[in-house]
Amino acid sequence: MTFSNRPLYLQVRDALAERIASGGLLPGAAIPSEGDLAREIGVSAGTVRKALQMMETDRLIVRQQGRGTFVSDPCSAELATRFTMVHGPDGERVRGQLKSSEIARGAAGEVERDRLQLAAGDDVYRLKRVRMHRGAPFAVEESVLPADLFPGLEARRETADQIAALAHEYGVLLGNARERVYAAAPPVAVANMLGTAPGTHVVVLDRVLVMMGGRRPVEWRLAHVHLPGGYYLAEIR
Amino acid sequence: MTFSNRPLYLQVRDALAERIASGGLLPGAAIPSEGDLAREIGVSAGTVRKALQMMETDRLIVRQQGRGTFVSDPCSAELATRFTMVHGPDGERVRGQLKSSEIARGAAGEVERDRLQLAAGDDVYRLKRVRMHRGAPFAVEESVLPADLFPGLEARRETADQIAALAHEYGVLLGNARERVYAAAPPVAVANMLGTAPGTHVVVLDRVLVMMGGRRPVEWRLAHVHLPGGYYLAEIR
DNA sequence: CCAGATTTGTTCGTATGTATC
DNA sequence: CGATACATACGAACAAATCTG
Repeated sequence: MTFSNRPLYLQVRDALAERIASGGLLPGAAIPSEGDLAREIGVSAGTVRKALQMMETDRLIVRQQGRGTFVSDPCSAELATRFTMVHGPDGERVRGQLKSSEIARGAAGEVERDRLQLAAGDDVYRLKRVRMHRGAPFAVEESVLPADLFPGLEARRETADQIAALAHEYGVLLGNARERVYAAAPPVAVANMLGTAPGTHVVVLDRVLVMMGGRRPVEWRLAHVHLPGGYYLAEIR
Repeated sequence: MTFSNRPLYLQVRDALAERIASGGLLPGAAIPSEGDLAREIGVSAGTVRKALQMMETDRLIVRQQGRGTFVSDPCSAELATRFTMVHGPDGERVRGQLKSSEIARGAAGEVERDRLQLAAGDDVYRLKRVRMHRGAPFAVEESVLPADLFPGLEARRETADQIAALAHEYGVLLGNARERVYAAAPPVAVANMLGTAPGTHVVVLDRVLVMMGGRRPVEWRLAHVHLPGGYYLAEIR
């Protein structure tokens, strides 16, 4: 019997989360019932229940009385737009459509090492994107990912505009994010892409996304947004 | 026996929350142990436990293994700055010190009725404030409160700069907040108070604070912030 | 529409572990 | 060291929602 001082319900949660991350349990799949899981794993139903409740608050699964427990789809509209807090004048979330995308690999710079908690010499992938809304570019952003979490990313630039889809492909479970919001004059290159007059201020979004559990940063994104009448909506709990 | 279809643990939570809101349980006071509560109320220890866990996630109480359960102090530094997301260039929260304060009562306008979910004819209190940071004004804000929640507010303008303290005095438990963040040129009067050059953009914070449970808005605040090098920090869960 | 099976939600009770005083 | 309090774990029973035949 393997010795471990960690609470049983945490071990159960981690085991199930690992099966979801690795693709053993696909999005939409039904998880065995509490009773079945308890018998399989060899713990009580209450322990399984607590593990499942934690996984539900982490948005890893969805539970419905009378139906069952199901694996959440991280690429669903609800979860994929979870970190998109930019809203248009009408109050609707603005995600935009991808216009262009570039990808490059290189050694992490000073700010990148700070934001992503990397060591000197670590590599990152840099993804540059321009997002369109109602026919006009409204956001220019650079997304930086630790190279070791996304090996061989150059090959697949098609899904590279959705961090949720990307993370799911690589078996990375997304946790929370912290985003700095401020106004500033953008670099000239960015201003040109956005079509703003020189000196015009835009909203800068400096966001770090961490893995579930909060241990490791997954993505650092620096976005310049120009959306007249729009706003950033923060929810404070 | 009183009929109710609501789950027991919700009834227990509400009963305890009411005792805290009404001042029957003061900040810092120790709550009876799970076992004692269970006996007093006449439910099982597990039901009490679930109620207490919910109250802890609502930040109403703090639990410590081996010590006990204690009523949180809503005016403590941690809880009073919970909704203050403005950070200075050094990364520290900037709350500032109150410079001036005005209070007036009147009928709610259109925007105020929208934000505070009031009906035509309802009254509000309007509090105008200027906040100082390092000797200079950095924020001009107007805080609007439903008059029926804060009867006789004119009399006590001393604590009027801390919504947490105010709510506690009136037995209002604070829940969550939603804040719109955007950049705009401030009104001339505001620009004069902030000392910004004409045309300079500032960050506008449009925040609605709701009661615990999410039913009713407690405060609408519109703040104009000018803090070079600072930023708004949003946490996305 | 109903009856029965399944699954999660709620409630109860007990025992043991662990941190604090 | 003992007493106290919360944390973990187990097991059981019933309620409520859902699906199927």
